[in-house]
Amino acid sequence: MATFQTLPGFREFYPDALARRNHVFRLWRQTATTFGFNEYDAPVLEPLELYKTKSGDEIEAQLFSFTDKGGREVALRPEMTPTVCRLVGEKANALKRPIKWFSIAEFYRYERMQKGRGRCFFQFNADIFGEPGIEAESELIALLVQCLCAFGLSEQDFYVRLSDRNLWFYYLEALGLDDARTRAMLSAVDKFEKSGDEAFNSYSEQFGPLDAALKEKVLAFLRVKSLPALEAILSSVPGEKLAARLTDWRRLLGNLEAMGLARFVEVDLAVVRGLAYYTGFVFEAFDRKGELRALAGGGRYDNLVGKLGYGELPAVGFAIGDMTFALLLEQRGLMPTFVQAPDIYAVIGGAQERLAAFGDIHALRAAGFKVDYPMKEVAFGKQFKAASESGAKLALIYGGDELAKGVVKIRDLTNRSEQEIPRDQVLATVKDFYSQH
RNA sequence: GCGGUCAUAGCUCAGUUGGUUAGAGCACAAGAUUGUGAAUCUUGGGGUCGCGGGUUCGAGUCCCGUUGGCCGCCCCA
Repeated sequence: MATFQTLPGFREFYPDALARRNHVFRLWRQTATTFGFNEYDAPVLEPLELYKTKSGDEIEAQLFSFTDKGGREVALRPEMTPTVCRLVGEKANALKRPIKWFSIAEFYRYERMQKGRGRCFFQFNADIFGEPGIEAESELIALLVQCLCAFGLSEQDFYVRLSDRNLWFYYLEALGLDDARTRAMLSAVDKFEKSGDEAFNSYSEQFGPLDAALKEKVLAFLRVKSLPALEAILSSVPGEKLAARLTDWRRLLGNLEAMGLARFVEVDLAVVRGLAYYTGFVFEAFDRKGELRALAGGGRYDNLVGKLGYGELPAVGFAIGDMTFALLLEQRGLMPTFVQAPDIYAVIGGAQERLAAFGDIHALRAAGFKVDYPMKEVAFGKQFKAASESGAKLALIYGGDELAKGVVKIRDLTNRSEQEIPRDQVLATVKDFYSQH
């Protein structure tokens, strides 16, 4: 007998798992809507070139890509950013600013599986286009925080690390590094948290031994964890760009504090995010215990829309992945268990009674009640047990005795009380019951 | 792509130095019980022991390979 396995890294959602997934999506969608973001969707399959243009040729190794029957090189989308840039870029002149959009979509990456990472996963993506100032960052970081708080998570559970690639560029420039050295140094900064001093090996190989004074200045900057610390370290470094950038920082943190979100946000220049396309503030959300992969990540990417061939358009965005997020909710006991319970379970005597019951069952369903009944003729005892286990609050009993009298027995399964009601009163009685329960 | 580790029923797991027809609990289903939800009892379905090869009189058990899961590395848009 042939057996078919699920493709490695792919997920199947049985009803209980789908209920949890829907719960997460529902709250994300609701939260984004309260922030005034509009939902969009787009194709799962895109031209391979879209991702090569954005991320370089090496990206293909990480993609589910193939040649379609028309000879087109295509790939399953590994992320939403290039797609949303295209959508916005195509109609940029016609869209009201600021453009605040979000999506909840599935993505595919040809990677090795690990905890919190599969070959397919869902992301909540939110982006703001057309706003060059820190107002966009304020809005998105606030949305990110609320997307997690909506589930009952607090500043005890997660935090957002805020950093700034511009600050690093200006700082390293002030220290005398050219563009190539700056990029190599940022790569080292990105790795430093995990690898320690080894992170600088690649830099040393390219540009010779690392000057001890320079390294110390980089490490000092990397260790900045607060605005006062940042102000202190920059007070001895001249430069108009740094001063202006510091003003942006003060305004951004001021906005977040005014929203009551300061307790979620930590200045942390050790975060630079490897992606070359980020151009300013970058941020990542982590669980406080540090046990899980990043919950979310994002930042400003002012050049990407232009790079894809459209007019220049400033942009900021972030994404939350569903897998790590679900792990966190489960760890904290914040993932509810869902039961698909009917409102009413019909208990049916025999073939005649069944036909009589069908009329009421359909009328109740048409009125919006969830109604279930046994498909086969089974003993009353079994039916009451099934009614109880179904989670329904009410049972409607269609027995020979009742129908002979022109009534239906209605049983409150929560307190086991019963009453007989005329058959034409069933819908009204059920409505009355559920208006009070 | 690399390394470690694991794989027996839908789930959690037993399975002796290699030895008869591979077991238990839970879950599912039927019955005891054709008018009231618990509990109990009885019974049943469900396994090519992940797959393939090797050693052996004999392999769930030992060996090799392979696939898949988990953990770590690389990567993480």
